[in-house]
Amino acid sequence: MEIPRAWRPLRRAFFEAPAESVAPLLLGKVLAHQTADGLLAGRIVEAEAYLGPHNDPPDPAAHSYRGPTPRNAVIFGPAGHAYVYAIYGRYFCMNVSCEVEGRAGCVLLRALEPVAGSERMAANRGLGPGAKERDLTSGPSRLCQALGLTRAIHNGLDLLEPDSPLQLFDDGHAVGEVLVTPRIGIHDAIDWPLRFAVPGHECVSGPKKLRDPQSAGGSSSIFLLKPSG
DNA sequence: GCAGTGATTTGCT
DNA sequence: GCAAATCACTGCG
Repeated sequence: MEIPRAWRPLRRAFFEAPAESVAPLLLGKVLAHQTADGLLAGRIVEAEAYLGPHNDPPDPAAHSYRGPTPRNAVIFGPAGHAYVYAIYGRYFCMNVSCEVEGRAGCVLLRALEPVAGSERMAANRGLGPGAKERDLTSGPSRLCQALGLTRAIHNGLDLLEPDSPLQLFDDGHAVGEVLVTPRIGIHDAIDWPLRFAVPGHECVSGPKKLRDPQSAGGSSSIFLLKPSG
């Protein structure tokens, strides 16, 4: 499968904004990896914002918290680039840089709904062709494994450059209400409502109360955001 | 279904 | 030297 003509590239200005504004808008957009063997693509159904040190208060869970280093340089660079880092020795996670060059901020892609190449995603994940979509791309490192994303090859790529093997598109799919919750897997700023997901979607990661608003109980840091506009 | 735990690289202090 | 934006496997209820 090739990139359909109807898929429109996102604009740089879309990402030149605070990560907490960009993250919910990324839901429904398509991440596409063009490989020699064909297209691997998935719709973003879960994302987390990480804020730069300019934010008040600064975000202690962000890799940019202590200022620029060689590792996090991409987050301080221009918007719309891929920040891929290794974690726990065996996995990768992928972010999209936000804000203008010189200011940090990024969005961690946490889950996708497979759109193209799901059989190869299953193979990349070490699963059979009948694997459930949830087992392919539900989790930040699972989606990197499914799409074959690594730090060595993909860190720093411009996601808005037409020749890039890794790009982001708007295919016209509309997302309704957005589930907002605290972020997952961090130990600082655990109450900040910076995780955004499609409510009840099968491919969203995490425990049920962080996937389905009906299961969230009365927690004040878990709520539904109405569609804007 | 849930909690506990091991694997194992990287970058920063 | 250590902590990390994780995952999969195990054992148990």
